[in-house]
Amino acid sequence: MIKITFPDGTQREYNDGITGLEIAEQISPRLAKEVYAATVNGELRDLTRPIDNDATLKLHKWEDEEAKHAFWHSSAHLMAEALEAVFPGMKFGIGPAIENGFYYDVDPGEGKVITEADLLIVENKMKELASKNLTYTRRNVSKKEALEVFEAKGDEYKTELISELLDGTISLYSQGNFTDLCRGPHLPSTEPMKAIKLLSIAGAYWRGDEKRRMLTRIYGITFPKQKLLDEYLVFLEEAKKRDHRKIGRELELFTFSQNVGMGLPLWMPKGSDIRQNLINFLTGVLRKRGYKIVTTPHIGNVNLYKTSGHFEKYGADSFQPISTPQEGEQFMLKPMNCPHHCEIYNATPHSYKELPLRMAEFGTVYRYEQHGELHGLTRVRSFTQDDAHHFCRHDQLRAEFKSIIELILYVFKVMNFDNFSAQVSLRDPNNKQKYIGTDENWEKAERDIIEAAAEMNLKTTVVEGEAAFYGPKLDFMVKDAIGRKWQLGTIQVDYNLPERFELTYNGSDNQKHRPVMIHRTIFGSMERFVAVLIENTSGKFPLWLAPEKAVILPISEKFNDYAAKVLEILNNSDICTLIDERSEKIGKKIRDNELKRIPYLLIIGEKEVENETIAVRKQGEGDQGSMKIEEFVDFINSEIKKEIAF
RNA sequence: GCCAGAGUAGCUCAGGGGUAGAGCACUUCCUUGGUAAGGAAGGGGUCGGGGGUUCAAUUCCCCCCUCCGGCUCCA
Repeated sequence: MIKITFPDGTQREYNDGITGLEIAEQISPRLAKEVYAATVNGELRDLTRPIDNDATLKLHKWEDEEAKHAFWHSSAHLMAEALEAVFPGMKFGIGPAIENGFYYDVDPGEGKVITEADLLIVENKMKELASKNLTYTRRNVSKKEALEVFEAKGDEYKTELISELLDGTISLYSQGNFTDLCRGPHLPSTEPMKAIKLLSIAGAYWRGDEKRRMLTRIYGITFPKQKLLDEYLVFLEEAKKRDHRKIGRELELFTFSQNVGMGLPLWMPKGSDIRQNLINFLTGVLRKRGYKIVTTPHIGNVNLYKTSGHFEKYGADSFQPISTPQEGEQFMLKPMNCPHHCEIYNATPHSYKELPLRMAEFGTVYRYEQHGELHGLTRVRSFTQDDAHHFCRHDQLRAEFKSIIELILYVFKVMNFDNFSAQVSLRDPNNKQKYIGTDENWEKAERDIIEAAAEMNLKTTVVEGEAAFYGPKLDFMVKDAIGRKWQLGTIQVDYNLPERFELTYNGSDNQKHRPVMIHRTIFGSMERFVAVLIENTSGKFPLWLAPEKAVILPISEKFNDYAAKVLEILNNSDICTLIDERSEKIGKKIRDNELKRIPYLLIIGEKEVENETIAVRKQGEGDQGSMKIEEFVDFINSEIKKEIAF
C-alpha cells in the first residue's frame, strides 16, 4: 500500500501502482471526467501513469494551467496525426502548448505548401479522430531506439532533437496511428476534445534560427466544451474591435502615409492632444522628482555612436549616415538619446554633492526596423521616448533604481494599468561576446537589479539573453487587446557608457570618480504607450487625457445662439468643447457623439435656455441631470484632479 | 529580411473577361425635434502600381509596393 497526500492535507492509502485517474474515479466518477493531469510529488505527470510510492497528489481540472497545458499539448499531437493523414510524408518539428492553444511546426516537403484553405480539412480530420476516443500511451525508449523510429520515418527534425537528449530520459507518446517524441504529460484519451478550431498559419524558422529552413506553423485551440470555444472566438472578435489601429483611424488620432514612408506615424490633432496631455502630466511629475529636462538634436555625428558602441553593434542595421555636402562629415539619425545626454553631462564639471543627476528628454529617435516588423504604433521607425538618464555614485545606485521602480508603479497606477508584468533581462551566459563591458561590471549590475526589485517586493520573471548589449534591465510589459506583450517602461543599469564617454565627478577625496548610469523610460515610447492605452480603454480615454472633453448638442437650431455662448465659456475655461449644430434629431446627435467617445454630451433646449443651465450626459452612463455652466466647469476640473491625484 | 494571406468610394465590405455596387460618412434640400440611427436628392473610384495574355482586364498570369497574421530582430 502507498500513502497519498492531497493538497488539503488529507491522506489516503491505495494499492501500489494506482494511477491518478483511478484515484479520481474512486473519489467520484464525475471528477474523473473533469481532470486532465496530475502533479505527483511536484512533478507534472500523465493521469494514467502508475504511482509506486508514497506521494503528494494534485489532480488538475480545466481551471488549472497545468490541465490546459496537457489538454493543448495532446491536441497538438492530434493535429499532427491529422496532418499526417491528410498530407502523407509530412515532417514534424516541435508542437507545444502555448498560452492560448497550441501550434505545430511542420515541413510539408520541398515545393509543397499548406494554405489556410487546408486548415478546415485538417480540422475536420481532427474532429473525426477525436471522436474515436484514441488513448495516449507513453513509452520510455533508449536513445538508439528513438533514433531508429524517426530515421525510419525520415524525420530529420525529430532525429536532430533526439541527438541532443540524454539517453535514459527519452519518452515517446502514441495515439491512434501517430507517435511523437515527447516529455508529456498527456490526456488519457482524445475523448474530452469536444471543440476544435484551427486558427492560423504562419512561417517559423526551425529552432528559431533565421539561417535554417522555414517551417509552416499551424496554430489551433481546443476546448472540452463547444461553449468555451464559442466564448473564445467572441473574445477574439471583441479584441479586434479594440485594436488601436482601427480605433486610431475611427477617432482620427493618427495615420500613416505611403508618401511619408512606412512606420512613420503622423499624429493627427486629437492624437497629438492626447500625446501632449501625457507629456505635460509626466513633465510635472518629473520636475517634482528633481529631473532636469533637456533637448537634443535629431541627428548626431557618426563618431558619437562609435564612442557609445551603438555604431559597431547596430550601424549596419540603422538608417545609413547622411553627409554634409562639402566636408563629407557623417551624421546619423539619432537612434538613442543617451550619447547626447552624456555630452551634456560632460559639458560641466560635477561634484559628488550634485549627484544623482537626473536628465530627462522627450526625445524622438529613428530606428530601422525590418519591414515585416512594423505594427501600428507599437513598432515604428520614428518614435518619441520619455527617456531619462540618472548619473549617480555607486553608493546611490540601489536607492536610485528603487525610486525609478516606484515612479513607474505610480504612473501605471494613474493610467490604470494593473495587469503588467515585470521582467529582469540578463545577458546570455553562453554568448558573452554579444555584450560589451567586463564580467565584473555585468555581475554587479545584474545583482543590483535583482536585489532592487526584490527590495521593492516587485514580482519578476528572470530571462537570460534578453539584456541590452551594454547592460541588464528590468522591463515592464503590458498586454495588448489580443494578449501580445509589449515592453513599455524599462530600467537599465549601465557601467559602460560612463567609461566610454569618460564621465567623471569629483569625490569628497577631491579625486576623479566614474559615475554609474541608469537608463530608464516609463511610457517607453509615446507611440507604443498611446497604442496600449487605446487598447486598454477602447478609445474611451479618461477625462484628463481626452482630446475633447465635451460636445454641445442643441435640440434644435433655435438654441444655437445659447449653445454658442456656452461653447465660448467652456473653451475660455480651458475645457475643450465642440458643438454639433447639424439639423439632426437629438437621438442621432447623441448616438454619433457617443461613438466618438466624447466624455460629456451637453444637451441644450428650451428649459436650459430659460434656466441658463446645461443638461449633462456622461458618455456610456446617460443623463446626469442639469447644471449651471460654472458648476459644470468646476465639476470637470475636480474630476480631472481626482483622476491624476494619487 | 523570411513564410502565408489580403488590397474595389473617406470607412466597412459585396461583385466579377464586356457602362463599377451597397451601407455608413460627406454636400444640398425638407424636417426643428428632449437623451443611442427622421426623410429626399446629389457628389465621390485609373478597382494599390507596373508589365503581359486578350478584340476587350478591376477580373486571368508575372513583377513590385503596402497592409494583415506569424517567424527572426528590437540600442
